[in-house]
Amino acid sequence: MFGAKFLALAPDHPLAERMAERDPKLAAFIAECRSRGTSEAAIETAEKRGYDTGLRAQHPFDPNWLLSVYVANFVLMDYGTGAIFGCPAHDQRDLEFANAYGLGNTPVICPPGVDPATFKIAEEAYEGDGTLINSRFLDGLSSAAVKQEIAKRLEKATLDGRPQARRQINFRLRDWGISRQRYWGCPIPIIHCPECGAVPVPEADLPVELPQDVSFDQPGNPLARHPSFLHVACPRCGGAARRETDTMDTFVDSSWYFLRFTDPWDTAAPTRDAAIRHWLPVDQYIGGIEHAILHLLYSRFFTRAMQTTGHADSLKEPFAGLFTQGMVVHEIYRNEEGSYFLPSEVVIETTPEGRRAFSRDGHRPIQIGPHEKMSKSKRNTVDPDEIIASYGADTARWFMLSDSPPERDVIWSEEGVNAAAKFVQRIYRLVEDLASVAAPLDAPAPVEFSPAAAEVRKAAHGALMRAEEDLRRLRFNRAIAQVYDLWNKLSAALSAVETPSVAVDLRYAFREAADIFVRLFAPMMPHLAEECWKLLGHRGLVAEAPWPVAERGLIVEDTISLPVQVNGKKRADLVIERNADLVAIEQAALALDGVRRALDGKPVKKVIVVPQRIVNVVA
RNA sequence: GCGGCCAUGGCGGAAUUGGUAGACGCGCUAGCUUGAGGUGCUAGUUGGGCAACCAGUGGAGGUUCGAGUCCUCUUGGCCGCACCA
Repeated sequence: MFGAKFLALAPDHPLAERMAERDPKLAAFIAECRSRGTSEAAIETAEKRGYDTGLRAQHPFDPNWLLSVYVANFVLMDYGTGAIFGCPAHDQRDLEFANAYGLGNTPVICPPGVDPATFKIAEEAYEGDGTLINSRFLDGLSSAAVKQEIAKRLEKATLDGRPQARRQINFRLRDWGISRQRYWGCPIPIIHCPECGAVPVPEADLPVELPQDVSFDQPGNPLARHPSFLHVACPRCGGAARRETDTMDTFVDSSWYFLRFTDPWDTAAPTRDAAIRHWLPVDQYIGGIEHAILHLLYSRFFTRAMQTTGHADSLKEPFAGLFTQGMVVHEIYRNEEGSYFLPSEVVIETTPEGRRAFSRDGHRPIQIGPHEKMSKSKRNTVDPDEIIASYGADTARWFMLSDSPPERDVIWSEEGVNAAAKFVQRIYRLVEDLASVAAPLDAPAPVEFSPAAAEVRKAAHGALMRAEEDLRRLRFNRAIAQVYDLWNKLSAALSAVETPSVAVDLRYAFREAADIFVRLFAPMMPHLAEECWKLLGHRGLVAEAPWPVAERGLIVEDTISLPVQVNGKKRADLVIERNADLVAIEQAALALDGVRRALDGKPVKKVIVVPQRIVNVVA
């Protein structure tokens, strides 16, 4: 309050505009501020600049203290009153401004533990808390308390018969103009009548639907050229009127459609609280990065607003979880002249030295550029229809899910999708082989399993357990790694089989494992999975089959392998009973060759045993 | 400028949340197989010695028995932003 050196108005401030009418230099300054814009790039480089209007303002606590009123480029009209009380010692922007115009500064908040007598501000404002100094009757108050004190005093003081100040909470919300001059969007149900003004469309006539017979052959909004949509009778006086042709920003619809979807058949009201209570909030919202900022903000705003209007009483937040997925990106191909080439027009050659690209027609060299979001202008696109035609939807989906975690961009590559296609073939062959040795569907479970059969069961149930966890956490690339892993293990187990006579227990294990295997990849490759399901003798759809239940007991082993470190470096593995006590583990670890070699006769200070995890010998 | 996220083999990426770094895949190398065309199989694949071992997760420190993971500083990249007084 007593550190003030100037007042500043936003360039758009009504007072500034009024003064500009009589002051061409001020008008020019305002015009320049506007042309610079307020983008962050402009802000970052913009110096603090101002124009002294010549106007003087009285200090609220001292009628004899006059402050110069500037118009300044760093004051925002949209926030608060569009005018600031400049205190250079304690605000960096004010300080930069004051230093630029030689206005000086007076420190009024002294940081804790600093001597007020020597406290000076030069290039860096002090924006923290502290104790008031140089502030007359406010001296000694804390910076938190002084705000209350100032507000209290100014609320009591009067100016022109009104309180000189009042407390106000400013919300950092901006206005949102929702109208768009476009066809695509919900019509705004208003009719403009020359006599009655803007008249709402009567409820009986709602909803206003967009006409289907529009043409886009001219620029501009086709609704404004559509006679039967445009010309209507005024609902109030019946005279000739015009329908509003602006439509709503599509963000309006996307902000609350999920509320409407809980009860879409209700014609009496937009929402019903019982339905909202049952369905919402949305468990998991998945969208691209473009949804992560604005859509989320608007949806939350709508939810709050609809709570206030009684349309979503029980709902505090719209989404319980938000997941932002990555994009599909592709390399960019250009020749020396700079022309872009489609991936399908390029041949890639891979050698130990690296990858090189050539044009498909003429074999001329092509530069391989960085991976970017697919765009028509850079021609780094692949046609989904062609992919589906040549590889199938399952292969395309499998490749996209397997290559990257879903929140990251996935690099589309011919090699990658080819590898996925090969795996589709390998899956089919493996399932064929499994079907030939698997027990019948209704075969009873054997009482005992041989080590080989137990190994197969362990592989299947282990993969199932891990994949379940991965799917639950949306880590599809890891779930897919489990499928590859199980393929490897089942393939190895099959090649170890003496075909003519497969034991009953092993047949049972293969049946169980094959059924689990198919269901593991069914979410990502549903078509292939149905084919394989049939191959395994099932009648119904795998999509309708229950998810298998993992038997956790199967993957617990009696003996485990513990890594043994000496001074934090791994030296050996200890194979020991799972339930071995700490003393036994310690003794066995110290007896290992690798450990003794690493110790080299040094005395052991301590042995740290983390059960089921690791042993560390400290020497 | 402020705030957030990230950095691991030739590549995409794993790492049980402080406990064996490099799962799984791609690519590459070698061998076998196939030879009517998007092959298949086996082995190898962080670097150095090619065995014991040493070094290693952008860089420099620190905490810890133990650090890719935690802390400090630093470099580079990506993202968001509304000078909010």
